[in-house]
Amino acid sequence: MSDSTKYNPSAVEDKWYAHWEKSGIFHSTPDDRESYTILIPPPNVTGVLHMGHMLNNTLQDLLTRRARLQNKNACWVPGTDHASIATEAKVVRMLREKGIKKSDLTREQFMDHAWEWTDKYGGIILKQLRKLGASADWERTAFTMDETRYPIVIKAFVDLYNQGKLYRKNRMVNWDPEAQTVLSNEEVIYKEENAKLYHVQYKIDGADDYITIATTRPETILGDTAIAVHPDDPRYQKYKGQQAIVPMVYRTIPIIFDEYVDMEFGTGALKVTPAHDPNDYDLGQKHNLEVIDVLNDDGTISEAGGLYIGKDRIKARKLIVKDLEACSDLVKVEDLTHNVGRSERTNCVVEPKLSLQWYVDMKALAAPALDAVENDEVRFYPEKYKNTYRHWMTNIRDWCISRQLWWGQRIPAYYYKDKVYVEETAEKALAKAKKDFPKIKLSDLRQDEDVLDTWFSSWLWPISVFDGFKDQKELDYYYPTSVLVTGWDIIFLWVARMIMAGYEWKDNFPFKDVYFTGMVRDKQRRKMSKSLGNSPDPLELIKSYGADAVRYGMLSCSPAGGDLLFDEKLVENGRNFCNKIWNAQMLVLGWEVDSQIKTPKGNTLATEWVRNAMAETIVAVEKSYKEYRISEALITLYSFIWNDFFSSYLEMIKPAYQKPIDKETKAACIDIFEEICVHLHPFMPFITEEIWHNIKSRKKGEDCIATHYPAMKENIDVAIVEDVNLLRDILSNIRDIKNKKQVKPKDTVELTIVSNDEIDRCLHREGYVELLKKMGFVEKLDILKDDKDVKGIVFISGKTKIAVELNLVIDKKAELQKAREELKYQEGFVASVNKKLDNERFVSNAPAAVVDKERKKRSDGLARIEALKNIIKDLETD
RNA sequence: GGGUCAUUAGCUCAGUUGGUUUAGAGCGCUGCCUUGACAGGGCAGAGGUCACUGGUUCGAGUCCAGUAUGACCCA
Repeated sequence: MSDSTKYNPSAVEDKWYAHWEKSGIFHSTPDDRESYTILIPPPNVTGVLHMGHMLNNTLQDLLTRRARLQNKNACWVPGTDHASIATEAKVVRMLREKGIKKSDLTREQFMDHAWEWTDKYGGIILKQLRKLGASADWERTAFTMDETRYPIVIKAFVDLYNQGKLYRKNRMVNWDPEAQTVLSNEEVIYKEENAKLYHVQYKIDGADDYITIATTRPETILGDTAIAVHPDDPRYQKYKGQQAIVPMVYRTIPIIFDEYVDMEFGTGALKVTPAHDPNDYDLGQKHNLEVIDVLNDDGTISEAGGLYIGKDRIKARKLIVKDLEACSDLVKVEDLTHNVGRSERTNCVVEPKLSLQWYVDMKALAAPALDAVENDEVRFYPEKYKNTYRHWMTNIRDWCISRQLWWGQRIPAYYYKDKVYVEETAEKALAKAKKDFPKIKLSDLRQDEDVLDTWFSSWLWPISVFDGFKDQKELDYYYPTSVLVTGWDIIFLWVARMIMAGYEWKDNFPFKDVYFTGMVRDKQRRKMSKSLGNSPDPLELIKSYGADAVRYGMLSCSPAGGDLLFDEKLVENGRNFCNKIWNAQMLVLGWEVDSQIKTPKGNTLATEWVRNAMAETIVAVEKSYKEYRISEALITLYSFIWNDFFSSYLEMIKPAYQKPIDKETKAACIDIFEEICVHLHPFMPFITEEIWHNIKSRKKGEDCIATHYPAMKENIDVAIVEDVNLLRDILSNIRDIKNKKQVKPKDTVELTIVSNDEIDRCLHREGYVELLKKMGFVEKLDILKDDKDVKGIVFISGKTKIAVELNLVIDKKAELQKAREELKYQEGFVASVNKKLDNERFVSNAPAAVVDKERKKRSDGLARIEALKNIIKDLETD
């Protein structure tokens, strides 16, 4: 029984989700309405739902539901990407557990395993999204590797190649030795790490002298082909034209002079390993140095290294340090913190390495994409990310798109002798090759072994989800999409590239707005991560609090772009809010209607007030939505619902215990409650759907999710809101006085009001006095023309002087002190207003409305001062 | 090293082109309230020279410059 006052979300949520899905409301087909389209940032097919997804997808669902309520054709397309590195790693691991080595499989066999794995485990996340209420168009679920998407990616590659926007080149790349593939610059994460700086001496050839260099990677000594010093460095002038001998391997290398060298760092002498450092590579090119690659693809030392062959580079480092020490070439070791690049996917230390890869020439692609954001064709929320974007776009580097993996779209480049043919199919490539080599057969062509970067499929997402290279009808209707909701961390990896692809293939932007969400962190500002164990499982949260509560918790603290400090407390607030709504519903539904009762004037006034207060609220909420201030919109609604509708309005119209209510008021109250459900629906879809159905009987298909926003109220009565707010302030004061004097809240009081224009206007409203008496437990109300006979404890509300008679002895000393403090404050206030009004330039320069406002502030303030002075006088003379 | 952003109540944050009664919310805190829709509740209260220093302006939390501290991005 004690649970009857608690809202139970689990029963409600599953019921409504099944109902919605069955009703087909999630599915969109083009029609003559305005389209509102959101594409999910496709999560990894290997992924499981975490708090970041929860936030991101709740926002997308909210916007989708809102668009539906606005009678737009809302379409939220869900899907996943194939995450080549992560998925391939998982499949390889699974195979290893079964005792199968990848190298023992053919490419086709491996792909079969990978698809099997994907079919079995992939897409769990899409099922999980349903728990949070995601109203996505599941019939459109897309995957970057599926039959529709695969050929689109291939076509894009061929297209760019034919336009000369692709090239293949041997250059220094970021190599992930664990995944054994190249990575693009954006996939390498640099972080400060503690390391050692080893000072090693190299003997000068033919002299009894040494030159000492400093390095963090002593294992690369095996690949050294020079020592470089600054031409102006006085310490090393004497080595001009000399040669040094590499320790351990005894190779003779030149000492070169180049301004690139930083004299301040280490010893000012730099060992040069052109195969394993981008800057060294450039130096090598410039000075015509030998390139010795001492690393294998798996990060072990190669034959060319000469020593420690087959040992992992990390291990080799330890060994060489020991050996250098043994032959006294290790001069000293210092502690050092420096930036270390790690693979975004495998977290393994990335090795710079020379390698032949495919690149996209980004210069031409970037230009229209930069313009689009600069001139607000594509709008960023928050706007500050424009700066980040501009910086990257103007310093853009070519995009390495080949990956040494199997799980992904295989590069459609076919080689024969020194020629390459890029075509969508082997047959087409053959046809082309025949022009050069008439006798060539299909089996002579060798297709590129590599696959394309996953982002090379994701950047086509806005086009590929609608099969946009074929079906122009769907694309024309849904493209450009309305808004992209994503994290700022993939602004370069994904957002920028989608904009480029949009202009490349559609000559238009892919989305109008980009809403960047913040990073979800814990209370201590730590990033949520599995290893820290500080990330709650969203599904567990939903289980214990309900999806609406979790949605509330996420949304109420999610300023765009800023970090979001997640605290379970917020979810608790959401749950409490649900509970409050639930109980309010029980209260209202419990009222019996007696159609004989004439509508009390106080009820009419209360209803009129709350309608106007709600209209003001909705104006504010709409404004917040426009700027994607989602948490603000929610808080505004929340505080109206709780403070105005529940706490004030329901109390105003509430009939006495076990007494019935009049018909008109109850009907009005239900109507307002219904409107509240509609406005709250995008935030908390389940409970609003439930209540929508509980408060009125509905026909089939008449659901909250499928209704439309009521028309905005046209003429908002601002005066009624002000007047009733004054009433509420008076009530607050009365309660405060009772509270302080230890009088029970429901004990009746006598009230004296000193009349003025402000309060007169209110008191003349029908129902005002009635409400005042009911809510304030006012037994007797006197309205005086002046304040000569005021008795009791006096307070000022607005500018009106009011006294509460409690038949108690008044503590004059305390009252005096209170009044004097208040007087001091009011005098300060008026003084600050006077400062403005006394300034002639203010009066002449400021807009008339502002000056009038200041004048009203002054006259109200003066009225309060006057009243307070009288109060003080009375207290002193009594 | 280059850049971006932040600094407002004990905590987390709003404060929307400078003017809403000398700053708002939620949480936390304090006091009171249990037959009444709701203790996952109600009523009320305390708490801030808006990081610092200058400047622009009739008027600055809001604009500008500098300083300090912090966060992030790029190299």
